[in-house]
Amino acid sequence: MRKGEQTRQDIIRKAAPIFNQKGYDGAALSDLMRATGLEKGGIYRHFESKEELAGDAFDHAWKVAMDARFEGTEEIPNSVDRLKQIVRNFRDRRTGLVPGGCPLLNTAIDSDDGNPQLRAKARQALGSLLDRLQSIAEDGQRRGEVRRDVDSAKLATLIASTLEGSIMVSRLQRKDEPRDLAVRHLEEYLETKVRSRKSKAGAAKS
Amino acid sequence: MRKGEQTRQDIIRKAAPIFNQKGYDGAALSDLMRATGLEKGGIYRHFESKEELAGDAFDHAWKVAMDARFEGTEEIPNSVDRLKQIVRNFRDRRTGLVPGGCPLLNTAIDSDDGNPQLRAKARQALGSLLDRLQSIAEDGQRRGEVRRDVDSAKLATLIASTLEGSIMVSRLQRKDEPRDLAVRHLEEYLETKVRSRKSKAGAAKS
DNA sequence: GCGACCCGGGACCGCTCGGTCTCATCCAAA
DNA sequence: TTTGGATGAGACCGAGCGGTCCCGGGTCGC
Repeated sequence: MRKGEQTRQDIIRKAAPIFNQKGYDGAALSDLMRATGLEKGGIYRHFESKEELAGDAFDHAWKVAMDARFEGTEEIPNSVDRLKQIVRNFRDRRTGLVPGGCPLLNTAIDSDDGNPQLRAKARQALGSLLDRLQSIAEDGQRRGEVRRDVDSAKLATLIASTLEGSIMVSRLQRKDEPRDLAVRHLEEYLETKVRSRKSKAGAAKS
Repeated sequence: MRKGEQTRQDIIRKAAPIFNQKGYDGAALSDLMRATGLEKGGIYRHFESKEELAGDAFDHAWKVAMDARFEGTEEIPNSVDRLKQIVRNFRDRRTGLVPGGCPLLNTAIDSDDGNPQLRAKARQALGSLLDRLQSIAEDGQRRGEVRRDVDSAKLATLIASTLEGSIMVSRLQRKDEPRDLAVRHLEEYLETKVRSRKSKAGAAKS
């Protein structure tokens, strides 16, 4: 059982960039064979179908992305500062990510009008992102760091939407500016419309 | 020459939803044959390749989308009000659009790591959207309706990014709320951070 | 060190893909 | 009404697709 599982993980790791870059239809088995260095039989030993592999590859890519985006934010005491750091991580923590751009964005568009399995995974991934953001905001409200008139679910949606949209534009233009712009915009929004006045501001300015 | 051109346009019109929903790889010629009611020979008489057809289909879908988004905005005198109406059109003017979501978003993601022709078209489409938004903002600055500290190019990018991102989220969740949220957010942003104070506000509040 | 079984290679399968070509028909101008 | 080019049907093509299967070899637990 041990060697096999290791190979399985290896396949997932090497297949993830292919699916993320080329999409489900665009990623041919021959591409996956080349990337993994395995023959068809070697791949299909570990996965029932291309779709199962694509699902596992997405899960992997999404986990990597989420880890990067929330890295070093748990220990930030103030909720608004934590949200700001998460937003900044979208811009700054991009090394080690699975190539091809945001897996959520890619898979959402790719599976939007077909492939219900992958669509469900994308939906679930978005849910996990929104939940984490919302929890932080609610936490902040309980502790008086976030204004009481803020709708935490809507805030989470706005943050995710803005960042994902800017990622699309940045990738299409092959420029970082749109992404940086969205980050700065959200930072200002968090500072002026979300942070509670009675909370001491400027606690962690970078 | 006349009948042929009509058929050609018909093929483009009917192929556009297929490409917009399924993506370039996902749209098989058999799909296009079914949608158009033509055999392979009938289609290839009018297009050199699937790629050429996909390009024309994208142009068509984008034109339809742009027309809808800017519909009824040319005659709005105040630039900020015009921008607000364009933003609202993303939410309200969605009938008659090519099914499958925003063609720019779909094609950008679809062609991002391959298919340079389609990618170039998407890039150009984004450029045309940004240019129109930027022109309106610059116009507003010249007329004193838009603050002088506003960077019109950045404003255009922020509007496009935010809306496109919210479209992705809305489509994935199959809910209108994220899109509505982004529209309201941008409306408020335009009102509080873009509109010049000396300009009379509230001219067209709906 | 042996034996069972886990693993991966690679031939093979049927199918559909994008694309070509020929030919009958249609249409429109003279 | 004739006629020639425009038009579209549909058989055909090689390639590549996702997927199956079996067998030899390597890797384990005993």
